[in-house]
Amino acid sequence: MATEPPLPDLDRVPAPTPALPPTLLDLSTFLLARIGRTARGRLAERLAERGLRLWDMAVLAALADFGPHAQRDLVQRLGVDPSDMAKVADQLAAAGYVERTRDQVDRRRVSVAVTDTGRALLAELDARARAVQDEVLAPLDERERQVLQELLLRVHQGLGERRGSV
Amino acid sequence: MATEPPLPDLDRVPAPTPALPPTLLDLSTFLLARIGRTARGRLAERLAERGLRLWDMAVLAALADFGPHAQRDLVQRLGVDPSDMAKVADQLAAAGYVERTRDQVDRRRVSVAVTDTGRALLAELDARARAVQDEVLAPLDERERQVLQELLLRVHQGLGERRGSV
DNA sequence: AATATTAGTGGGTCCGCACCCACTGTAGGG
DNA sequence: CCCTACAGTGGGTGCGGACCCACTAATATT
Repeated sequence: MATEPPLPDLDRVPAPTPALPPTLLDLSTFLLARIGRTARGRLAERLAERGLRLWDMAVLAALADFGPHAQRDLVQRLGVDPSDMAKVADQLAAAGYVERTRDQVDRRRVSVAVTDTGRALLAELDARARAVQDEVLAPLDERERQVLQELLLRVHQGLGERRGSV
Repeated sequence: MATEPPLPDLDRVPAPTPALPPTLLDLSTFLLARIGRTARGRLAERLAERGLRLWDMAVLAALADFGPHAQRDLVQRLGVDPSDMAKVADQLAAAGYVERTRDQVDRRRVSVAVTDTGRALLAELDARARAVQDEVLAPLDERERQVLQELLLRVHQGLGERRGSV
């Protein structure tokens, strides 16, 4: 594609493929931030196609993995603001992906459970997430992906997560 | 501090250390997003202590690594909006970290160059970034960090970055 | 019974990031 | 000389995420 020879115009600096500064690329921190943001963005895109956000998936996953939760416990597990959780649960319930029932022993509590539709949805979302993953991790072979996953997991466990987010 | 014995309340679900759903933890995408966000956040914090943002560092790094740029080239290299770049350059110039001079051949262009103060600042910012890195990658030993860095770099190169950000 | 505490909800705010448009000055091509 | 194209700037918008407060209903405490 390069129709013209290099021809270094002396003091024209970047030109063909403007690369990022090595000072940044040397920082794993930076790469993590950047890649993470991309991953998050693409995932969010894919979920948005179904009218959902990352939290919706997180909540469904928590319910599917651990069974019904009092909303309060979901809040704690996922580290979200109670108020925001209420809203998410609200939407999910409206769409029929979860069921909310008043706890009969403590009627303040709302127990949230995933429905069959919800489970099916989660499966689909998971598939989408894996599609994104294939896209992002394209340069790595299967072995390398496993290594990466393992390292990331260890790093993640070491994080004393201060605040929420998913 | 636990004054009472375990006493498994039967259908009380999470309790002690509310873990995240495996469905999510199995996704490298998810881990990347989460860790990346944390890394970014902590880095931003550290830079904020000096009144700077990530972009400021990115610009300084680009200038230090590749020499003076026309602002236009910085925009292209870092994938930022021209308008936003103008603002960043403005602040950096006001603080004396970069120098802006009208290009004499094409007086539309503004050439941006890092000053000595700017270089010194960058060194300090880099140190801060590495401190954050040590914090985040604490669970990994030196070998593993290198592996991670290498994998991340490959992944990053494979990203067909659509839009800006740093 | 009176009071404090807890679960959930419904508003609304603040902030950062990406993005866009209208405008000025300069350059280049007919 | 005129008109188009381009570099840079200033101002402003839209969105999403985190956060917060005031309030109700129910429960626990004394």
